[in-house]
Amino acid sequence: MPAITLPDGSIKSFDHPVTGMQVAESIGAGLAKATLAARIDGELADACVPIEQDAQVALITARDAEGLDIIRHSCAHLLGQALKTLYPDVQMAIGPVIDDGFYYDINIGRTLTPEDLETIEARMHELAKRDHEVIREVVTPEKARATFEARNEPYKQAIVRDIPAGETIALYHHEDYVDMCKGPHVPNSRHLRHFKLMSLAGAYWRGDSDNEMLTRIYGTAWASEKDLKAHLAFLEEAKKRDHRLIARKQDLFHIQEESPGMIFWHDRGWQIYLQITDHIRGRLDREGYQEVHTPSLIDLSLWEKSGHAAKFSDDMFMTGSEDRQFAVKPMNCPAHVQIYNRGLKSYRDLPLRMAEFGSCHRNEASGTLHGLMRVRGFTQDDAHIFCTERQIGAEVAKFIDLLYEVYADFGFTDVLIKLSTRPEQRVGSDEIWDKSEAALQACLEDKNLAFDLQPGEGAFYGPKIEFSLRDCLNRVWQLGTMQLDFSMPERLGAEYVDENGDRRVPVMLHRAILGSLERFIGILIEHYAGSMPLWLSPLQVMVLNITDAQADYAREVVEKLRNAGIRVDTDLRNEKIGYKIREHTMLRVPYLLVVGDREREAGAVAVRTREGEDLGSLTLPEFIERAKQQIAERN
RNA sequence: GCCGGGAUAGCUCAGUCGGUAGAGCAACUGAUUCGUAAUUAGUAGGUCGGAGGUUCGAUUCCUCUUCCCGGCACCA
Repeated sequence: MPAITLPDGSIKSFDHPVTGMQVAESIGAGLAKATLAARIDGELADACVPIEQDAQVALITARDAEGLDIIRHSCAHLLGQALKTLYPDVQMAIGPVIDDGFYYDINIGRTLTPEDLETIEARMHELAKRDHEVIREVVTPEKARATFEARNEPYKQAIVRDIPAGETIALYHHEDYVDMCKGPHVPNSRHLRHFKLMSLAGAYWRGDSDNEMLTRIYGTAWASEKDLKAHLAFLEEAKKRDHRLIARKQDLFHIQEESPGMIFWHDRGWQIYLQITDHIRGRLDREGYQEVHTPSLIDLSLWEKSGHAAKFSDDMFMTGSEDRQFAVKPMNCPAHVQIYNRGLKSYRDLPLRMAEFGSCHRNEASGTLHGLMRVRGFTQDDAHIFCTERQIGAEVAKFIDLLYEVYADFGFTDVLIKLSTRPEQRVGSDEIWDKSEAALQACLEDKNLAFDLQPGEGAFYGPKIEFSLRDCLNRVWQLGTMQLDFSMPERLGAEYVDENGDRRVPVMLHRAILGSLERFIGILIEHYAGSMPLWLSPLQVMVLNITDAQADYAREVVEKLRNAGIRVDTDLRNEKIGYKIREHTMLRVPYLLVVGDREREAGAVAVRTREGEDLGSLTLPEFIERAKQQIAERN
């Protein structure tokens, strides 16, 4: 006799067990038609699951976030169904929901082409249009295993073996196709209409590179055709923002075959780089950091002492000279300890904050390289804070404040935090790890910052807090880091003399705000779609003459702007003004100053922005004032 | 590194079922001196990523290789 309490508080009593679908039908045919699943006392369940006891029930439709996930999950099954009709021998592995869609990993024993993808997608649409019921069947582990053995599905059998005893196992039948899933799934294939197969990729079985590689098919699925179209349009927009494309158009940098993963910065790109480092330098000054610079080549023995060689020697560039082996610096910390170690330090010297725009090289696997985002040669806005244990809390807090401030300076406010704890391969005792992890966690809690825990993801020498940004396309980028290290100072012999005259080992905080300058610039380019804020724009102003008659006046304007500290150039070509405006607008130069006879007579400039806004005629001092203020405000 | 795809003019791309390539934009030269997103005419530009093989002949077919793209694994 279940009494069903609905989200609006109303109660419906039944004299027999009911399913979520029956509850929906009792409310209305429209709702029943839209119902994908039910939430029963907080748990998602298929619409066909009987409810025997009194329960809180909410019906899930495509309007709910959960409903969309269900559609995506069922689309993965639909993909499986289509694949099986086209390639009966295909073996199915896993088909989960991801952001915006789903994928399925399969072993198909042949190469799929993009054309195959079209065929498969067409078959999916055919199958979905049959409006077939999706039938859920609860089975024993034996039945599940037997089913997948009979169907020659070794991956599914392996998954069944890993399901803990006592857990419900459900098979889902889509006509002849059988998949196994926790569910819930849509009750009928008519809910699956707005999807598209996106791409093919390789993926290791169980995410382990020692396992065989499967074929992964990615798809996207939505509740409506409008949502699907919007998503595809969003992807188009993201493509236009690709920093590699914009960099080529704006002549910022290039990469060439002779030095894969390393950046040739052109004048314009380097201007951006310099503006960023200048800005950071100012902040570091204020925060009491000292800036240092250390060598790129250091004898391998130091990396052996630090522990880097043991874990990363394959990823370090090496070079030999006179029977000695040198490693190209993959990070700066051991070098900073060398500076720290010059001269005995007192507790009075701590905290000692040592910063470097450290040029590092790592021999990243070839398949990982990606524009500025993943490179082999990069520069970190790195610093190491040597301090006592008691100073950790204050230093971490001070750093977090600085980091938020700097992110805001660049226009980012959405920061995500993760705390990564001890990995399997590590140095240092468990007590030290306990202490370090607790210290970092306490800092975050003191500041009331929400964070996700990532067990096992810490650096080999210590736990870390990772700071990520969400950009205007909702993508997340990891940039900043704060790593607590009790081990390396000891390994490299760092010491200080405490109040009692005893020698102690300092704690070392590894920290970066932007991470890699290269990557950060890539993120900026994409975030701003190439329209850098005025203070970062390599070229801030372009002066355009209408005819040769104003060429001298244009040069005069440029000189005055340049003296005012503004990055400016002229375009005096014999082209129509519309042509020049179009060109520099597309290059995203923030201000175009048009000078014709009228402006020359008045000592003025006609100001136009790259957004196409006409600010009218300003006197030169007025314009300089405006620009300087905007630069100071960094917007 | 692994799986799949790709590499043709500075850029974007077409093309050759094997007979050494073409467009638009950019560049250059000339004419035009023009008021807020493309004035016009002409010229030049490529050992078709690299090496080897098959062939009378390879940019095209095959092998190897480098790099790039999309993922996966990795990321001190």
